[in-house]
Amino acid sequence: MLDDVDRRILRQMQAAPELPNADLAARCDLTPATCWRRIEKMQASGVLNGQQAVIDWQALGYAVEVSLRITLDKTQTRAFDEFIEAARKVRHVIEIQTFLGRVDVRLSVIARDMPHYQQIYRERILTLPHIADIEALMHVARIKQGEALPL
Amino acid sequence: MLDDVDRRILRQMQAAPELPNADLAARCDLTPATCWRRIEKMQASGVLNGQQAVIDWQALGYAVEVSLRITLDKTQTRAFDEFIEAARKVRHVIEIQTFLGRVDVRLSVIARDMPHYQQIYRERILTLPHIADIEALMHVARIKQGEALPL
DNA sequence: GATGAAAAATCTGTGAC
DNA sequence: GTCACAGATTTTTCATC
Repeated sequence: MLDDVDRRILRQMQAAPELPNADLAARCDLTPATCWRRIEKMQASGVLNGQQAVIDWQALGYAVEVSLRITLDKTQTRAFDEFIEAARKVRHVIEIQTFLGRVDVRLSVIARDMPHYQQIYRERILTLPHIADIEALMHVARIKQGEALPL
Repeated sequence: MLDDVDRRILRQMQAAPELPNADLAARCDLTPATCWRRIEKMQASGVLNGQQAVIDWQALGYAVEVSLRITLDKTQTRAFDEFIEAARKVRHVIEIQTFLGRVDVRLSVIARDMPHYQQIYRERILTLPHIADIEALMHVARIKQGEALPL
């Protein structure tokens, strides 16, 4: 379903995402047309989901990032869905992951500074439905994020 | 440092990252040239760090994702740096975050299936230096990731 | 069914206003 | 901030393997 040529393209796209198609093709030892067609096929099959703008929160003035691990009160059937739905709407929640096990959900929350974070936490997070337990970790740095991957 | 026009551009870039500059400008009620210059300025100031290709691991055949919380043995001064440096080199580690508090590091690891994960865990993760404690959570879904942000 | 070459349509980035 | 243009790039088409 995915051959070596495709893998080569993906690898190069990760290494240099903004490269024009012609240059990308050159690095993969392909002609621009072939390279382009491969990319289209991968997009059609869902392996590639386009590009995403990388925004630096720190430079934008968001100095604080906190990772919250949340356990839900699952005595109510719809607890999970209701919580996720509500959490999605909180603008300062930039990441939601769900898990199997003792912890149900992890949220990443950004804020301008600590007072701002406290405000978001009290008004936006603690008011989310069905929370049984929360544990917070203050974020220091994001060292690696989707760069070099096993291809 | 960043006015409403810039915010509007960033918001649109997140909503539709692949849009040509001209269309992006139209959605922000700007002329293409103005929009372009704003983007350049934001790139220069470090707010915008280009684009990143979004690859779907599941479609690529990586069915398993595990989140590992690691506490380090900090009795040795260089423990932290040595651990991070070693972890960066592991290809199946797709994310590394560091924290302030009881837990030091969080890693996201992907694998083709559970046997493959077990192999990576034993050979690539447990062999990392200075680990005092590990806790693993099996990932179910990534529901939100850098889409709608507070701008 | 996939490739390569080349032409047509489109976009970017610059310079003048 | 706007307008227009030259150069570069993407995307199609067509012949080929």
